[in-house]
Amino acid sequence: MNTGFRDIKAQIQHSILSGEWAPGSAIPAETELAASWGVARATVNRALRELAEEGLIERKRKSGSRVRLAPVRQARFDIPLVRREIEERGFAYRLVLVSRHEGPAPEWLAARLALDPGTPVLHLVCLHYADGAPWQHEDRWINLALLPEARGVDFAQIGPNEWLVARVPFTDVEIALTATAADADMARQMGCATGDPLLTIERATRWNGRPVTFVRLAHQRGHRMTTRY
Amino acid sequence: MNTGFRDIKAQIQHSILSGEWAPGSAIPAETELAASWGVARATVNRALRELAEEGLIERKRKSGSRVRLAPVRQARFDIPLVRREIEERGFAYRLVLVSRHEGPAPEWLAARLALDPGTPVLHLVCLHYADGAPWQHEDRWINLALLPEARGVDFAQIGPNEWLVARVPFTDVEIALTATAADADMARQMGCATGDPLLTIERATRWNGRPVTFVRLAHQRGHRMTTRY
DNA sequence: GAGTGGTCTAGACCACGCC
DNA sequence: GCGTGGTCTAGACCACTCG
Repeated sequence: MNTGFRDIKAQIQHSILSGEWAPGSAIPAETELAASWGVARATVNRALRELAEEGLIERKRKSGSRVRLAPVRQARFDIPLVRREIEERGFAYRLVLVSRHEGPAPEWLAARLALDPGTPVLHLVCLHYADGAPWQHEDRWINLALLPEARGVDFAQIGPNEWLVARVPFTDVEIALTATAADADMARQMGCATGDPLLTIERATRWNGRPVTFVRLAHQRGHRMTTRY
Repeated sequence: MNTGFRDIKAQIQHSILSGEWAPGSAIPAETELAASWGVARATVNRALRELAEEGLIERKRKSGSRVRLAPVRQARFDIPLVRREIEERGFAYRLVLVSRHEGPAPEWLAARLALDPGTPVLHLVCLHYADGAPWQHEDRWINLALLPEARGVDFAQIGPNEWLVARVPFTDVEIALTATAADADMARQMGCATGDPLLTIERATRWNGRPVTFVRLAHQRGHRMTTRY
């Protein structure tokens, strides 16, 4: 029996899940646990730190660690590049640039991102195909005040997403998942029926507080985002 | 300048995002980095370990650390207890048990969970209200072969989710997010229109490989799951 | 003030995976 | 083999926060 931090973590987890350590109750201090298992405090620390990251316990200085009353369940989803996602599933990827317009940011976008009114933006609509079938609809806005070089890019060749992740750093990202109904335009482009439910990812990206880009990625009906742990 | 592991992590992250360290290129070994910053190797190790967890770099023994070619973007979402979620938003929570049936697992469920045909299951449908408005629709199946004590529980008093997380350990969870259209029953119960797009979480839970429960949580139309980093 | 977690250090041993 | 990351140790100092 090697008593690595994984074993310690597993034992603590078991004590909690089995109900031996009730929700809300205090967990012995790191020094005590270290002594009782005959390991260094750093080892116990790592086990407890990871359990805290996973939402199973809460830690505070002075008052110690406690079992969370309502364990926060978390799920981590990968949000891959569309092209990669499609190719990994063995489909042929094709990108179509549906529209491209330049102009001042519309009011809702300025409000959504806290952009100065009249900021020049680039609006792109793309379709990502998998084996000839529409897979994802990308509705993208790029802040030209921050990224004027986007004007010179041929987004029929490289997806906006791909171009951005390859060359633009960002500091803050805000992601929202929603279910939206396909409107007439969307339905025509995606080859689905008007009103069909589409799993949609909204993402706002900032760099040092300044908005970089805002995008809505609508997936074909029936799409599933999955994860396990 | 304190050169904690956070500073180190930030500096490495900057070197990568700024393009100084190109995707696919090797990162200096931990010992080198530790020497160049004048810190212990453990400090560099923690910085690199976290960057690897976040998907920005890849690490292998002997060959060292490299900048990932295609950085895997991940998003972590909290999946709270409904009651908690509703109460935290300042609404009054109310639970309604819509239906409760016991019987052998239907074919699709047995196939979905790899259950033996004929396994007894408990089927529950609940509605979770926030301030009198339907917030979430819960369609739950519980494996009675594993959890016979569920027969005696009054699920009009405690939500199945709440009861389960409080007393059942599990080892594997599989989560899928989808957008579904409300059927007539769902629309009536949720007070929305038939065909409305609903953000739905599907979750299958196992304990040592044996299926514990399967649930579909459909959120009211317009619901957003959000996160930031 | 005092207890607890947060972090760092210097050194050590090990396991994996190229060569 | 041997270099690299993975982990552990024993000790230390600090920061937060409760009483």
